[in-house]
Amino acid sequence: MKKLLDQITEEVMKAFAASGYEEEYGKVTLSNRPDLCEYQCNGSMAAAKKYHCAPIQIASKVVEELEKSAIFEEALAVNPGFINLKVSASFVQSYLQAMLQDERLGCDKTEKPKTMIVDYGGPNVAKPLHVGHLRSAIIGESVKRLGRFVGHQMIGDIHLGDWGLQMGLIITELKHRKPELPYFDESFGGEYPKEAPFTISELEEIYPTASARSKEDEAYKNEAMEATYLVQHGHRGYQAVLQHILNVSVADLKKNYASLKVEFDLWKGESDAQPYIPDLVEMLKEKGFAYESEGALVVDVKEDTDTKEVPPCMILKSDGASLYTTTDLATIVERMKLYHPDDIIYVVDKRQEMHFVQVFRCARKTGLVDSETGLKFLGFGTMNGKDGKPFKTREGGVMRLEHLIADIDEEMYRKIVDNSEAEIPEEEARETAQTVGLSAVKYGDLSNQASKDYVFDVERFTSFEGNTGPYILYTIVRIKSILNKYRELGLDPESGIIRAPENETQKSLMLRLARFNGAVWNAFEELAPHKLCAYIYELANAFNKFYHETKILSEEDEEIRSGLVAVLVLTKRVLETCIEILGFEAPERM
RNA sequence: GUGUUCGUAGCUCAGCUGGAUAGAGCAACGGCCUUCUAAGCCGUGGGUCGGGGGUUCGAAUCCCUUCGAGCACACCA
Repeated sequence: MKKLLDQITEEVMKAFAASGYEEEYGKVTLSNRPDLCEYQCNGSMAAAKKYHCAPIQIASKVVEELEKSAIFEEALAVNPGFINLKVSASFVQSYLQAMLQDERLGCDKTEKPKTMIVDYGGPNVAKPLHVGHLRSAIIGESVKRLGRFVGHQMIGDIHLGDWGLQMGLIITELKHRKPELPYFDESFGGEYPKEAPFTISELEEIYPTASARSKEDEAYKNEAMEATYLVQHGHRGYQAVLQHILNVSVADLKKNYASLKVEFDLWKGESDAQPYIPDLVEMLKEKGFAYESEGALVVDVKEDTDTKEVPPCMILKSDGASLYTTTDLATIVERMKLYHPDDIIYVVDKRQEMHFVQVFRCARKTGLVDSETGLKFLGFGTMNGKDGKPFKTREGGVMRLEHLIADIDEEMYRKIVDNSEAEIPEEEARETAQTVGLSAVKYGDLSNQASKDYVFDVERFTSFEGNTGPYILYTIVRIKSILNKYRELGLDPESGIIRAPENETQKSLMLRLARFNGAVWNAFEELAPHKLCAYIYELANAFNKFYHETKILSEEDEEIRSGLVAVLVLTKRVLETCIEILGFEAPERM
């Protein structure tokens, strides 16, 4: 379905053309004066310059044309040259009825589906998820779902941090603790055990211990570096340990991400890119992109338009080892080869922007991607505590994600038990607490612009008032409750037909519903989930006002009542579709 | 130092491809539940849009400048 705004714009453009002006001036926007009109066109003011006459004259002439249109109930020319528009009731009615009958609620899929890889998550193996991983997961998941909803093929890749010294450290520590294991027996030729020699909690303890020790113990550190080298160069026993580390860690990560409703299509890691490095380096040298500088191998990525010095992109360190940049470039090679993406979207901490500028430029310059391939950096800001500084536990340590979620759920559970009118069984209350808690965390994050730092205030998020996830859920739950009662009367909520709005409150709700497709597309095109949040908040507000003013079940006229129910059904579907895109869901009651 | 992002109500944030009276939420205060979930609705108070210039009929929005904050600046990831 064509967007409401586009239909209106088209109509106004026609009117400009019919009045003898260029139609580009007919661009319509949402009104910023809702007391005066629903939509507005400011084009007459711009056109006045070109046509050398008073804007109000142009506006008046265009309005004469607009008055012939069935779309508008009112079109006014106002000084100095605004065109104020009100949409006709019947137009809104038929638009919503079409939405109601459409499975996709009037939101068309793209005509040119692309393949896009979303690189998000980025946890390190053998380390627990902490709050720093939260934003990437939440934003990335929602971008992926947004793209999928508008019809693109979205591939979510977790991009594990599974390469480097950390692996050597773990292997070394394990060797010290359990030297008798076959992995450390160089003469062992049989099959290694299938069972991992550690649990996830042991693993999570081993790594920090080893890391701390390596900082004090030079010999230990060398041992770890040796182990790192060996595991990366085919040591059989060490690779078996590495596989165990990965398996145990990934199983735990899957569990944790599942509780966040975050799902990855690919569980690739930095290690998967390593096989592509030798050829990549060879190619860079051969084609003359890479040269030696201060002992390291680098590629220049400066551009004339730079306002500052952009350091060259380093491919190999002076000791010949590869780096973060190398791995990222190799990952691009791998992705192009295996998935041929049209776009790769990196959902990463914004502090890494310079690094990605280098990687992107290098990839483009050296032909790893062609000019058509989009490399997009979606940098997000830091999640701060109430004090405005990076989020920490009360003791000042890094907050584990599990603990943060558990705190929120606990607080939520308390609220549900306190607030609920009905007696909710313990089990359901716990489950609902999780559902609502997740909405609080996700909406709290997504409703802010991704690129900005934001304050994660547990108290505010758990107070559940105002512009919050729980407010949205509460709105949906209210609708569900009415619909259930309606069904109890033996009636089918799905059979209603949308009626024309009877008052301003109804119309305002209906106009907001009609903006659904626009809101989704806008959020996707700008990779801005917060715009979808703003939309559903407005929609929920409009609904709650309507809810308060309109008695639905007690409406005596059956036709009117079923028409109102149809609006409820549509509102519910729109809200549910939006929160599904944002990555959370609503309970049955709360 | 260079670059970059940002500075909007007491607090947390929208708005920024220029438009009419700068919007929400929280906090404060005042109303509204014998009737579909009051986690709601309605209302009141609260703003030199960091400061100063400029462009424009018109600037929170664009340009310059200045102050303040965060972040990044090749052998970590």
